[in-house]
Amino acid sequence: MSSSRRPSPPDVSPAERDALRLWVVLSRAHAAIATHAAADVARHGLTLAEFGVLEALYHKGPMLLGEVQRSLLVSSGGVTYLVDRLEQRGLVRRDKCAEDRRARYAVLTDAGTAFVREVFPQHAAAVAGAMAGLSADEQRVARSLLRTLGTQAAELEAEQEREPAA
Amino acid sequence: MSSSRRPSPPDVSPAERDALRLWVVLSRAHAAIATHAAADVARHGLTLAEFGVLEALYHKGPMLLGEVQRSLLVSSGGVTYLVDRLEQRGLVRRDKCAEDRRARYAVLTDAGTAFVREVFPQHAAAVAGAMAGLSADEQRVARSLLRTLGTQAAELEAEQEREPAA
DNA sequence: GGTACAACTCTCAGCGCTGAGATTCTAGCG
DNA sequence: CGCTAGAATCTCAGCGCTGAGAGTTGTACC
Repeated sequence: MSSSRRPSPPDVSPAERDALRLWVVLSRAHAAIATHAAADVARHGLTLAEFGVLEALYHKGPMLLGEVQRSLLVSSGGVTYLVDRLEQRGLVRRDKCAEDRRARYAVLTDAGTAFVREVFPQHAAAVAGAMAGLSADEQRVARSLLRTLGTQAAELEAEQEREPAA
Repeated sequence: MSSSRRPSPPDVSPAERDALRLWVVLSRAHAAIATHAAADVARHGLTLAEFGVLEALYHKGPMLLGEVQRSLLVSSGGVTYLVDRLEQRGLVRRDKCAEDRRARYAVLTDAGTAFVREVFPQHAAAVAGAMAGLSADEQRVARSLLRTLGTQAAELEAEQEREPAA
């Protein structure tokens, strides 16, 4: 029973300590950029997820709702919610899918396309501004590292789903 | 009025395009790691934010609620909510602050200290496992880049708050 | 063809958190 | 000393999203 204010550190290896620090730094960087990006799209009354739907549809054309779901990493209920909101604003429309009557396409309306065309460059500039702390080369390195980090972690996820209990 | 399925890309510079790609990759990496970390603490019925409070108190000792708030980047209502929950579980206690009767300390109870001591190493291992896609050297580089990215972006935020209208 | 199973979407209760306002207290100034 | 500005916390309405379950349609195997 030590009465010291600072408790003795539990057994955590230096490598684990480093991983935890990276996790903190990754979280803070993500939060900082997300705040910027969210503030930018909020000027148009949109959330980041809503804007993500528009962006995806703009770049990939009409998508099944399930594709949008996997592309944005949201839940099934989430896609319904997001597309509902964008539909109410007249930016997106739901179209029937001829090959599969369970599925539906999300499609940008003309107004939606015009909206993205106008807003996307501003958003790109806002994100680039938030990233300006790193040089172009540093951004390239960061992108490469984060890509492998993300895909490896996601793969680990998939493995653990295949064998839930050890 | 091109009728092409793929709309012509709006005017976005290559640098901005790269920044956007980095933003996507950063988001996905964060989401993947967060999923892992959240699943780990969920085994003990905790959220990541709740665990963050415990971790902060464990490493820094008693903290004013405002310090916890700034440390975890949550809202004022968020701290109240988080500390309420941890207090209900008997892991944290609120102590009066002698110097300032408006403020209150959040303090780990004995049970809370014991809990962190037991769970923290497991959590460190889980996070390290999620980071295993990068070598130790790569993690160091990533940490350095993300640190400057995060602090620079946060500083930009602070500047814009000082002069809200241009 | 029928039957079981899986895929796609939607519904809805509820969680975690935000942010504006209320409350309580401190600090500084005349 | 009284007063005002502002800080620390709490309250509470409400937002964005999750995830389990329902409804519907496609698929594969008897």
